Amino acid sequence: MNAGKPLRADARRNRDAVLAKAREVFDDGSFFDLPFDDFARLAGVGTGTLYRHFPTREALAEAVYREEVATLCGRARRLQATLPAAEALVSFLHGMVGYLDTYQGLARTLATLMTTDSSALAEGSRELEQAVTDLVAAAVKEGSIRDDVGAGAVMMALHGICAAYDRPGWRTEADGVITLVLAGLRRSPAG
Amino acid sequence: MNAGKPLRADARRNRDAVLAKAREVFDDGSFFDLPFDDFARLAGVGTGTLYRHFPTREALAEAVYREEVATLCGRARRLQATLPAAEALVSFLHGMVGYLDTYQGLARTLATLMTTDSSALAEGSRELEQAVTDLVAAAVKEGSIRDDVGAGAVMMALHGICAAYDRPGWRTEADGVITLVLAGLRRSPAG
DNA sequence: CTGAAATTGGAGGTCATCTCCACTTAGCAC
DNA sequence: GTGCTAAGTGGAGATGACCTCCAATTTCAG
Repeated sequence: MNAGKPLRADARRNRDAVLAKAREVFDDGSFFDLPFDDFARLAGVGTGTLYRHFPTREALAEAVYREEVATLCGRARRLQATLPAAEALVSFLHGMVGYLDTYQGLARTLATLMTTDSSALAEGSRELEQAVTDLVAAAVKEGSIRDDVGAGAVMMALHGICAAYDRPGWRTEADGVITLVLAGLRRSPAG
Repeated sequence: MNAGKPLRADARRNRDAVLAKAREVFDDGSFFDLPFDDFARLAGVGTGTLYRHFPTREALAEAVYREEVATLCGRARRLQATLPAAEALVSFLHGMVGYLDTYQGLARTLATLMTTDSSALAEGSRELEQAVTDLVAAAVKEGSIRDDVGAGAVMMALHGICAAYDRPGWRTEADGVITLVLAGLRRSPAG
């Protein structure tokens, strides 16, 4: 994205200020409620500047969470490299719920990215899906999970977990979903 | 809701016209894209009239799908009355995906209702959740499914299915989610 | 038929999103 | 330092969606 562009000093300063304020606003949960123009004022830049750096609210959200998503993807790769595929999948999915629980805004952000950018899927979202797909594929190849249900179903379940971020008892139910998915993936004796 | 109110003739006429047009617009998938004011014109009523009958877009969507949701809930009760609890649950969940597949708009509507009205949950959504909760509770009581994962997790999975209505290959993945959930719910031999 | 009450409909207020461009500033060449 | 150019800024204002309000209209009981 910003490959051949060594952003000018003031531009970088503004961009960083916006990102810093965005993180702050995410933390008190008001990011998605705040008018985007008001946010620009909060961040101390004009609306034009805000829109040039981040054309949409989702683009900004993605930038804020790019690091977290990258961490998740890295974790997936590390697990896949060091554990049997089935265990890697288990570990990753449970860890993901914990992550979503810690970074409150992340669930809502992912849910938003998954739907609003449905067609031209945002980079972070795509990368995450790839990681899950790889984990599932490895476990299937290893023969430790069933092969008649694709990674898409797992993504859909994760989608549900993200989309339902504001249900009461979210953490418990989210863990329940993961438990069901993992148990369901085990090769069933009855074919 | 409309208990003691025998709506005046013109009022009923308008209300019906709005509902009829709404069904039409749902069928070509443009309901959620169309400006609400434009929809009023399409339906041949003023915006004031539209808003008096249906204060929000979601209220209208709910009215359109009330019948479908009621059918689903009725089906749940019927299944529960005539089949062993476990089979009723299986049949209901698979049937639900088929239903969502047939009534295209329903998935998006449910997804929207589940999130936008999160606090004061819409009637249809609440009724559906109750139906699922009852099915799960019965199966747990019967001893045919595990008791350490609540109905909330199943709802969350359904939420995912609805929220992801526009993924390519939706039907296949949705069936996969149901398969996983059901397989996961079976009492696992390893406790 | 008549009057009161219910209902209509669209003009206009409010608000968030986004664009545009006159001005400012960084960074380079000298 | 000075001057030049292109990159960057920021906020006024266009756009359009949502919703309210009330003068005019319609229904219907008496």
